Amino acid sequence: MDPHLLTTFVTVARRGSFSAAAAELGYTQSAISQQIAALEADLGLALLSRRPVEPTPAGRRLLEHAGPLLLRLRAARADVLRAAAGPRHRLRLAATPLAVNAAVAGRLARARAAQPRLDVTLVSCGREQVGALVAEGEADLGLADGIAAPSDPLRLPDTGPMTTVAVSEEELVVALPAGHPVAGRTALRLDDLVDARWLQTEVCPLARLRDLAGDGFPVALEYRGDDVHTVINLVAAGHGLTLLPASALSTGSVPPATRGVPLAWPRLVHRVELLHGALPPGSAADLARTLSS
Amino acid sequence: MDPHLLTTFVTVARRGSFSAAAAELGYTQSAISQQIAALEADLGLALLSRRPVEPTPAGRRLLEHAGPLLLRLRAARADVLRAAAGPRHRLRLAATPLAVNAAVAGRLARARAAQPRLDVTLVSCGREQVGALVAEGEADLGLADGIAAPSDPLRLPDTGPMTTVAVSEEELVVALPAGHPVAGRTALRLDDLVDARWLQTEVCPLARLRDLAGDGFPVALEYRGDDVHTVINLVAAGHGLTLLPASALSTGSVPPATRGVPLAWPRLVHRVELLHGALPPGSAADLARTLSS
DNA sequence: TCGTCTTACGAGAAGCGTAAGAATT
DNA sequence: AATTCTTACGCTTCTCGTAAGACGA
Repeated sequence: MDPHLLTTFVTVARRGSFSAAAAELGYTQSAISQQIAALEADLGLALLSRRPVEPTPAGRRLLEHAGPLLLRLRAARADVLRAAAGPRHRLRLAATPLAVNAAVAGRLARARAAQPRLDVTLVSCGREQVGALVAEGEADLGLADGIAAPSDPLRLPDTGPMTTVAVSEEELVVALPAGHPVAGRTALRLDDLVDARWLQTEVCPLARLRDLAGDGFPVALEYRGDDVHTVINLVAAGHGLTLLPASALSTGSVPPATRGVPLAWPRLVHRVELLHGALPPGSAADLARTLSS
Repeated sequence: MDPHLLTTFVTVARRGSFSAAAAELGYTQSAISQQIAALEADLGLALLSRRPVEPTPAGRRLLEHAGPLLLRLRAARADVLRAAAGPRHRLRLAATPLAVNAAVAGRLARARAAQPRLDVTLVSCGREQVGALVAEGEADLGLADGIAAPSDPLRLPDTGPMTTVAVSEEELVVALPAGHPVAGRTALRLDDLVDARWLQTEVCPLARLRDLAGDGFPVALEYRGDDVHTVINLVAAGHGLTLLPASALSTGSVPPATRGVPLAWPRLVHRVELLHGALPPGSAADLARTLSS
């Protein structure tokens, strides 16, 4: 179970080809073949079927472990090196788009006012990447958003030893086009909308809603991306409904064709969490304190 | 960051000696020395100070990562092998002593009645070990107990991809000797007892209480072990107070010198959780279903 | 027949043990 | 002086690349 071999295995499985993996990793096909053979011999199992190259059931099982395992390995290495390198002057902050709401932006401004010499790079990324970037030390702090019950933590993929602190919780609204039959209501229940047309987005994954409010929630349109403005326009055009934090619909740039109606049941909030590894005392720790205060 | 070298590093750090680690791992001192040198060269950092052999700050940082990392590696290997080996007929159940309460024992009996061919081995172990045993496939199912707020999950150390299901929640009582000033009360608040003498036990770690009810809770006596009967006798003898699930004090074998007074604040319960990895359909999945029903 | 994976073989690197050296107590 | 870690050196093992072979499409 050498990580080296594991990396090769993951690459071969992803590319579906020994030769493609060889090219990607800078080896010859022969070396890849031998590495896979060594891994299979070590476990005593066939991990890949050849022609076509596809993981066997055992291989699929191993793949589920291999990704997080290799991530943690890189994270450990990066963390040790980073801790030894000492504090950086330019902080990197990885954040999902909706995590940077008014409250967070305000606190960030407060921190920068208190520490004028603080340089910050804000990197926008997807929800799964926040944890990985922080774990690997690519980012000093991470901000992730999601939908959760009040005071409940987000269920973020585990990427290693990491501290998560709640930063903000905010009311959720159902975003719908102005002409929608229920657009005039003052509050909505999710179970009244199980048969409505819904957008499948990263902000509001429908699988999450089915967990919380029962089956249903047919997918009208899937949006792969994380631009809030795009989502709002899709809603306005009647492609489907979605949940958004209230503030996302009250920033002025919203087309008048979109309405937001507060969600009365289930009790859900839009939650933002701050992620970080062990922070050396210094500007990163100060910023973390300000952001979570 | 070869896991091989990581294992050596962990062993050297634990034993505080290259030669002792060599003996434990079956290498020569020379090989250990070379392995540590290779790891340090790879990271470009000194991980151990010599004479005496102690981890440097960077080494301590690495140690925090290495243990969980190696555990996950073993767990992944075991999981893949176990999945490929197919279902076992003898199930192994790892459980902390207090996790096997009347409810759990009853459900286990029910499962065995429904499946007469079900062979079960019940292995008693500590709270940290449950997760490790399940992760490594040494146990098919795990039962862990602990103190938590109602409906809150236990904070168990992360040992890999694992499902945890609540099995039972039960009232907590303050166990105290019959002659104790507050033994006659019908309910107690924890903050009235911050200055009392407390036992430090695995069932009721005082650090946990300080988290929940503020500072205080001086350690009168520390008991390293997990025998409930022993704890009860220590309480009866006036060594200190502790929290126990109500049923542990109503099983008949309790010395009459011990009283249990319900805990009124904070709202805490004794919770038992079932841990398991991905279960192949079969007797293990059936048992898990019965235990958590 | 072509593309792709496997196998054979040799060169180089890596890892371990023996044994001698160095440093600390 | 004794203990313990480090270094030097040779041997073995491992791993990779080249090249030829086998297997399917």
